[in-house]
Amino acid sequence: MSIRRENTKESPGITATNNTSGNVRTRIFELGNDQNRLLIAADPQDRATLQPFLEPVTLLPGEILLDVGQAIDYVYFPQSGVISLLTMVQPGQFVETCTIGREGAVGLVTGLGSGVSLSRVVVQIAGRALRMRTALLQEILPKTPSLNDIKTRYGEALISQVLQTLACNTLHSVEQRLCRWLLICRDRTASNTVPLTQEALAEMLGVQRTTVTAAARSLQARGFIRYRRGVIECTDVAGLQETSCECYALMRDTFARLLPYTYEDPPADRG
Amino acid sequence: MSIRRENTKESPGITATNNTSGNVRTRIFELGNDQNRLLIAADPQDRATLQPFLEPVTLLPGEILLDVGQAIDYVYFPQSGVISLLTMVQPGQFVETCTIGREGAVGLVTGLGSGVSLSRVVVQIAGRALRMRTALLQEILPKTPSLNDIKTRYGEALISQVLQTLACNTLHSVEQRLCRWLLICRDRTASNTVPLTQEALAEMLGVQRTTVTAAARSLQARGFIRYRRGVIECTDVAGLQETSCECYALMRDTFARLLPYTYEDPPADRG
DNA sequence: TATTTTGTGTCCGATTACGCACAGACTTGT
DNA sequence: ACAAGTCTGTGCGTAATCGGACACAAAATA
Repeated sequence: MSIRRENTKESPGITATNNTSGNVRTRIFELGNDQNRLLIAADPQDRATLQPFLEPVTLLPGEILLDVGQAIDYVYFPQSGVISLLTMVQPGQFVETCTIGREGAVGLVTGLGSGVSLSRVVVQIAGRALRMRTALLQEILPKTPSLNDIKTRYGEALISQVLQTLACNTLHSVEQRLCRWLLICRDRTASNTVPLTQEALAEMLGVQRTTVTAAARSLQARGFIRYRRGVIECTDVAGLQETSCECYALMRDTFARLLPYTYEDPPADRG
Repeated sequence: MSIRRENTKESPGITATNNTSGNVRTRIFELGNDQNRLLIAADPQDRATLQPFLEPVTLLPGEILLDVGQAIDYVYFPQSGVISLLTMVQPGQFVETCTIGREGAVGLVTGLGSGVSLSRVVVQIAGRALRMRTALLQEILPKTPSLNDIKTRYGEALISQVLQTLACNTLHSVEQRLCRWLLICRDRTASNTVPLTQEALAEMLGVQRTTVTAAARSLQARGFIRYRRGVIECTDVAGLQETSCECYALMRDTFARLLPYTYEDPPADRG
């Protein structure tokens, strides 16, 4: 569960064909140019105001940043990696309601309301984040208009994402939803490599593991993905987009409309 | 589509057993004691500030109060009836993401953000509402702290409801979800009579009409509901609660926690 | 290296829901 | 009273997914 990514040595990669794949986990800790898009979008002045209070932290996969009913002490601004918001149905049973990466933040919206988390917040893919005390941010926000504006718009983007996920989960097949998830994850991480087990994906999608396996097999047979133990690699993004439902495009569009410049196009192919 | 409820005469009711059933549609226009819970929960002073700007309107079933991408000109505070938020998946295909009645408001949260609706907002069950220009409310809110506080907490309650609905739609059977819907609707209207067609319910739940029919039949066979053309009557609430998933209880609890006094218990039996 | 843990492949029957079609019954409007 | 429109009952084949089991392979651990 609590794998120490710092000690993780270079992953083997898929084959020589993809010479940089599999490095994501380590790259995170080597390069410093991953940045949180919300912070980037703020005025340099406002960003400077926050700077001294932002504390860099490492996001370890499986780590529970926050649980249902817990006080939201920190707001997290991911710089890399992927975080899931999970809603509890029964003790032990969860469904992913939202995927958050460097384009967003955790606790920025609900954290400033009642201050109690409605969801379980779990790190899915290792990364780094800047965090800040919620109370502090609440004090500072009125003095940083650009950030306050971003907060409002991000809140709306978040709701929009949840609404679309709701519709998607209600109407679309597991295969479509899996494609959507992979595409979103790819956007979040700017990488075609998704270091997740099918079991983890099944939990997030709220379906059986065997159903994910079947879908993954089918996608691989069509050449859209390639996978091995614990890693899925997107090899044909266009194919994934066609197989996915419109929900992916709708989610992207809404996000781009509400928060332009924060959701950049991922590279066509970068391990 | 646009039925004039004012002209609707007394519905026949189911049998003599339930002497007040079927009156809901007319009762709405006869009695004036239906009130919006959010407004009630506000300070009398703040409520008085709003009063002159609140305009009473009639909610006609099928009426589209707001559509995707439309500017949110008004905030609606329902006093009776039921309103649905629907998310579009394809042109013409929608799923209900949220059910709103007198315990809430339309446009209060997203209306004050970008001002553009993310959902289609449709009247499901006839009723009345007070509405107010969004821009005006935005001006007044800072001067009415109790209302501003309610707005924040209602926003969170709304998100919570959507998250739970997402999980529920993802994991639970149509029968369970139908029960949940009926129970929520019952809370919203304080009535055991749900004046909706199975077709309308199917659309909201995002399933086939025949599937709803099958579920309704089964529930009726067990004595939990009784239905005729266009009307479902809850006859055994305890049975419905047992058949429903935990989501209903979770949703109620969260709402009660965030907005105490606004979500009162519905009567055990009142047509 | 050996052992344990974890992830995947695969099979199976059972169940749920889809998708479509059509008949019949109830309302509404004329 | 009649016609048109709408809602519900029902049947039936098909597809998707569940839910559980077990074998096997790969990785982590000792």
